[in-house]
Amino acid sequence: MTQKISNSVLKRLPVYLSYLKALPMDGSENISATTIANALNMGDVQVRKDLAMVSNGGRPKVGYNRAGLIGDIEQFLGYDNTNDAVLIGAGKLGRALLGYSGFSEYGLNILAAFDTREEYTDENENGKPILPMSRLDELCKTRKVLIGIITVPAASAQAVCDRLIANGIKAIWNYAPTHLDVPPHILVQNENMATSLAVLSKHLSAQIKNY
Amino acid sequence: MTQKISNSVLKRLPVYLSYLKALPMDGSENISATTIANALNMGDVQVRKDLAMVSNGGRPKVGYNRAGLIGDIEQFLGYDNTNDAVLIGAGKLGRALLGYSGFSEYGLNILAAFDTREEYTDENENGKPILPMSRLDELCKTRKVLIGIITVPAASAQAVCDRLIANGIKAIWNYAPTHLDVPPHILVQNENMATSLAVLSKHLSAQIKNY
DNA sequence: TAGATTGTTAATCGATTAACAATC
DNA sequence: TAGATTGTTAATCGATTAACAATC
Repeated sequence: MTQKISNSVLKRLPVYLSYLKALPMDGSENISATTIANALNMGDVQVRKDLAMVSNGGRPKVGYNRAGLIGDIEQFLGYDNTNDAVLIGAGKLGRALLGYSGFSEYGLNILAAFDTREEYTDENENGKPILPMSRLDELCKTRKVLIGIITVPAASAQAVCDRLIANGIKAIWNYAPTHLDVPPHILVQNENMATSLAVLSKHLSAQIKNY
Repeated sequence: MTQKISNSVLKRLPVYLSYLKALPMDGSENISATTIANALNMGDVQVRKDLAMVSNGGRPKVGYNRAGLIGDIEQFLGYDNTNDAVLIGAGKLGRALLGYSGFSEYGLNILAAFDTREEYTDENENGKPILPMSRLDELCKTRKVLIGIITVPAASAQAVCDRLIANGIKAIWNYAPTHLDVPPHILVQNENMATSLAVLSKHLSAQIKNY
């Protein structure tokens, strides 16, 4: 029986991972949940509980083996087996994502970007091609791509989304500021700038009012 | 007595807002919580409760006045009074954000970008200047900037963060994949790609296993 | 041993959902 | 009026935190 894992735990795991990776190599081989918690301003019990989900435990008084823990989290998150993805919309944001080399570290491999604008296609960004939309179906099918990243304007996002699903895409990472309608088994992860901005500006105005 | 508002409500408000704004102008003047809920795949009670936080209510059988609701949400989120921001790190991602014209719609105004690399400065992106780091302190102070956006590599993020705080920044939007240590009253909003990617790839691998 | 640390069980907290009365 | 819709109160659900026993 596999543990059901909550989204909140899932979001914290990459945070632990990047902290563990950033640790100096020459430090101790082991690290305690308490140390991690203090460094990241979290509760130690929470860290321990989260880690219990992915690793088979640390040793009392000693803590967790750092290298082992990194491996456990990476394996759990599936960062070891690379996922191929396509990106639709080679505007500024699309190109930024396409050129971002850090994704491979997270097991994501963007095969190519697609754009309707002919003048954009034919170019390359960090060795990744920008192709015309006409070639999308072919690539999705031959490479059995499962992840689609949408960076087109809101108005065309739904059409792009539908086409991706028709091509067998199972998970969509949506950067367009709009709601996408999808069938039940398709996962949509919205990356909405407005959402984070709302949190930011609200807290800010509340804070300022206190002075 | 102002209602204390939870982060989850705060994150849903921009979603309602963009849905309401996208509605055809020639449609009805009013809209019900049920309609909104169905369109966005949410519970109608939740929508009603959220809206109760920001507006002074709709009318039974009729619903909410659409234009009024848009105004209420925008005012609540503070989208009407623009917040000035500075952006540090004019790499690909930094430039993408700088060039993104949609921020003004959310009440955010990026005054300028800053970068240590001389060859990047002196340029303009959509009318926004890219300046050398030496001019950061001056701008922050003369314009009383409160928001800082960090798009530098992880290694230099903390140093940049400290310098922003020294210059009076109260809220930080962090795109660097690292944890930032800040004093109590500073708000950090992390925009971590790894986090969303973790949710995405985990659900994906769980789904695939079911076939 | 003593003390740091783990992992588990129970209590708390907060958010979502269900039920229902009020209203136009 | 009847029915759609609002808004509120109570119940449920899930996640976080607190307390504590187990272990090295």
